[in-house]
Amino acid sequence: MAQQAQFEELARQLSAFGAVKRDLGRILPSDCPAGSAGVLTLLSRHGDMRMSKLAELLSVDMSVTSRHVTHVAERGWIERAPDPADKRSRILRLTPAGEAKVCELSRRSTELLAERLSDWSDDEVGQLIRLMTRLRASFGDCRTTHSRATPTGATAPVIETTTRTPA
Amino acid sequence: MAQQAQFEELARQLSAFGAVKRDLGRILPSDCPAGSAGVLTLLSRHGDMRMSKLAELLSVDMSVTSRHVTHVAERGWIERAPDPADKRSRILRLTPAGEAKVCELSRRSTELLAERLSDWSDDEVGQLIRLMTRLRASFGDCRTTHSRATPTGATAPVIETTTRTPA
DNA sequence: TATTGTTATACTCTATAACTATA
DNA sequence: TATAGTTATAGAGTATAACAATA
Repeated sequence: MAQQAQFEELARQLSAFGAVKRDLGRILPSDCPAGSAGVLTLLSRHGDMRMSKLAELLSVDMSVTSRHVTHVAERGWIERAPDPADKRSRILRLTPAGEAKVCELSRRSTELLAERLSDWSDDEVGQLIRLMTRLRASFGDCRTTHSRATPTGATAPVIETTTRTPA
Repeated sequence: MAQQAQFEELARQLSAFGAVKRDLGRILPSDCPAGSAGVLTLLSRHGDMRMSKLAELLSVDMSVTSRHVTHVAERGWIERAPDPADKRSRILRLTPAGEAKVCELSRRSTELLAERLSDWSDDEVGQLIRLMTRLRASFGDCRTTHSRATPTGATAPVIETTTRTPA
């Protein structure tokens, strides 16, 4: 358990961290804002999925996800195929053009980070990634569904507060 | 120098980090959004300062700073005193009500972090703070003015790209 | 009746540019 | 002519709520 002064400092760092995100956003293609880039990157990493799953990975409301998805679909970077198992759902899938876009995005962000972090060691970058991942987990675990089947078939009784507008 | 796969992962973490910031933003008082909270916190930490200095600390354009400052001034949390040394400038100063607001903000964010990071060690939180600070520096150093006098009186010849709208 | 996804609306944050008043 | 600060405008991101289609 850390101390109060540390939490205040951490809150300050989180508040100021937007500047880094904005810098990273400035290198994006003009037709692919951050929201669209997030959609493409996650589809590339995790493969085809439904809207609800994507909204969960993005940690935003599904209404927001829907807009981002519409944007990238209009540009031909993804396809929305009907889900044979549930006619309400749609399966999102990267098109070849979308995959190309993902490569471009990856190249741009990697170049910027390689330039900015040229004096960072491999280990330091790894440490930061590890701690950021853990911080996200510490926040996300209290609202993301964790009702995944265990090896015994039991499910964790976690209250599910999805990324859904309360109806 | 880190590897390409690490940079891709770091870019993903940065992209997803907005969720943590949003969680932190949800605990703010309804009359004090994140922009206002940033102004108050920085004034509390660094003491009285001018608009331009505040904009630099916030890493946003001065036009943005001006709006946030107007918001907190209208609520009586800061005062804008004329600068005797330069009639164009104004000195920003926290009022007692502003100091009280800072305490409330600090209390709220500290409580949330203490709850979410209850299983983090003191050292881990310190590590995260250190690495986030360094990452911000690695990004900010290429646009913040560093023309500070050295012990010998010389100044670093760094191109100054301030937080100013190009006129 | 509950869930998946869409759309309309409103709010916050940001940058750009034009404007003022001083320097 | 240049700088400090303000304001107007536009764009992106998000949440809430109402809605349609399906389970």
